[in-house]
Amino acid sequence: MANIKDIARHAGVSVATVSRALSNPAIVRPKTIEKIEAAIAELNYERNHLAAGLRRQRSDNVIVAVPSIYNPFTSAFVQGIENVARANNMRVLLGITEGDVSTLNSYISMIAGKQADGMILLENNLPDVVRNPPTTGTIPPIVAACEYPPELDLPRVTIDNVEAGALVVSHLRELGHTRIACITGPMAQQMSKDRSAGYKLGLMRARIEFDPALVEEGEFSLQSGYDAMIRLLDSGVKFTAVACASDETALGVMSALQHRGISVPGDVSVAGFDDLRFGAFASPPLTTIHVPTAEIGETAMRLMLDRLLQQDQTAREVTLPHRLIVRESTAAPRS
Amino acid sequence: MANIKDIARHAGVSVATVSRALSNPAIVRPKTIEKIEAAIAELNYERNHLAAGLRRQRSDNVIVAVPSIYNPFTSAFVQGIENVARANNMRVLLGITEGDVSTLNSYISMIAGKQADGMILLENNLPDVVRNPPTTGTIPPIVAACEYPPELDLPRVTIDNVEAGALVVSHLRELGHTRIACITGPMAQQMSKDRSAGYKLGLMRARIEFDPALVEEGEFSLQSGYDAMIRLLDSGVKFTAVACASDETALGVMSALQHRGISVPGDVSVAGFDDLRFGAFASPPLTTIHVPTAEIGETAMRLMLDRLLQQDQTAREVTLPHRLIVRESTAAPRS
DNA sequence: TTGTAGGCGTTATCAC
DNA sequence: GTGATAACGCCTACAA
Repeated sequence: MANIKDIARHAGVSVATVSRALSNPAIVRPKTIEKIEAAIAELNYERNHLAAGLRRQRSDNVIVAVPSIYNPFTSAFVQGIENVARANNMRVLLGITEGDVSTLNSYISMIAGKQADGMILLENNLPDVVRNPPTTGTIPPIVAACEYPPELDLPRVTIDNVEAGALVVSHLRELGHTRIACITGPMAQQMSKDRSAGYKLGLMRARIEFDPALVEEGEFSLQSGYDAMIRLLDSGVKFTAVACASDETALGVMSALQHRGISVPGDVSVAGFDDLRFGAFASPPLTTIHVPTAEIGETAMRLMLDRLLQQDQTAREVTLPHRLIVRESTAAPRS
Repeated sequence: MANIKDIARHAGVSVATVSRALSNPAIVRPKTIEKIEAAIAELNYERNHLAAGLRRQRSDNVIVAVPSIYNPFTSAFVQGIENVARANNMRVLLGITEGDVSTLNSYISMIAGKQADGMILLENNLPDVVRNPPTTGTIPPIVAACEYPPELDLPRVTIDNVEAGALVVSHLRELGHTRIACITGPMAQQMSKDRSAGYKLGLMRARIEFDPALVEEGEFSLQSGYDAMIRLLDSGVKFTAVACASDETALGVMSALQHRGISVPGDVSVAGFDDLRFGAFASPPLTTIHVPTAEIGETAMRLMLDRLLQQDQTAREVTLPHRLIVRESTAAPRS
């Protein structure tokens, strides 16, 4: 494999000039550039990223930490990150944690090891460096793309999960529902807490009293939505609508209802959250909150670039807009 | 940031010993290791991967090329790769191509640039190096995880899409169907060709004559499945079952049928392909072919490791088993 | 078992 | 504008 020295020799210039031609062509004479380009083409030269990185102390990689990539929500988010990264000559390193904090910590140490320049988090866990920042030394570039305990001030990008949750309830209330159940996400996660808080806020605004019997905890998954609905039905409590913490949950809920011969939205209205494309093609098509997943990823990556390139240390927080999408899974209750 | 020299000084040994303790502890005295570990802990040392990589001429990254990661099929596959990579101290670099060959080629050149050690392909496109191998020089480590023109002999891992396609038809035939429609994937892709070939093979075995009017081309997506079914219905052709090239297609098809008031499986049976988890929770739950997506990814990564570590140059081909999963979207036709 | 020293390929700092 | 050269931090013969 040809290296920069070979190119220099071949083009009759110094290595320094070749390096400049590569990274800052503006400051080298066009004729020289031509010679160099010819040599590069002829010798099939490719710049060694490892050597350049060693010298510059940058890897041009961002590591993206997610518990799993096997769900459309996460993967849309990652795709958004990749788009912006690619456009800025950076690469995305996949860091799947499976919810394990020590795995997450090991990914963080890759930053000190120069395998990555920073980390974007879409995680319920937090790396130790964030919780207990080292007294000495600096904390590595981290951008959060999800809900976090408000006391931590990472640069972050989210949507207003509380307002969005309330919006769902207000929609159901307008249709005439007053017995509105809720299937939450795992309450250990901040996002679930926020969406549930939105549910309660919505009830309050609608002057409906909160009834704990109407709430079941799920895990954002199809199966957990299914199971939670079965529990709710078996408990005998009465309701005419269900607000779900995610579209997957809602799809599982609808499946359970249909298995029990309960019609949606005839007997029970169902609303989701996330706007997965599978929701639009469910039967009936799912009413949901649209979350700009890919844009969240794109914005997170831009925040990372800011942090990396300009020493823009101000912890910025971006809140992206959500919106209600009304489809056929919600309707007025039977009178 | 402390480097290996600092550790050596601190532990009272040479850098060579530290390096050995790090990469091959077996050949250094336990007591020495202790001292070194103490120094590492105290100085908070993290080995510089860039420098190590430069020296070893390896990045420990694999680049995974996919057209998009925004679908459960691809993402399960990537997750499988990441699992095995992580267990072997390698990292996954995401290479999203959006179907663009020049993007794919640019990812390939990252291998020469030492940003990645090899590439795993889940793509309908092929990089130029594969089509026209350079007369001089070697072709980079590539493993294919999808269907390819048979004349190319890359290491690859797949399932038998032809037999799987035939299996669906045989299932429908056993239920009593003879008018079986087919929504294919984009016929430019080898995988679509194979699954369609399976459909025809199945018909042949069942002694059903092939009728081109029963075939519509889709794109593996929900919307394309929906559209294809609408076209089929509007064409007026009669059928009692549909074999779809993917679960997404099938879900789109079911949505179209239900919008037209056609009951599944009462009036028309629908079968998918891939076994996405959304299929199991559809209404009715989708009959499909289970594809071991994550295992395909895992196997592909193992093949890559073989190629990278041992100079195992024999182009191996692995075919993983598929199986039919019968759920409620297929049933005997109305007599 | 451990130490010495050269080199991996690039970029950045000086000179000119 | 261009050239010479010293790092960047590590690994691995080779020597001891």
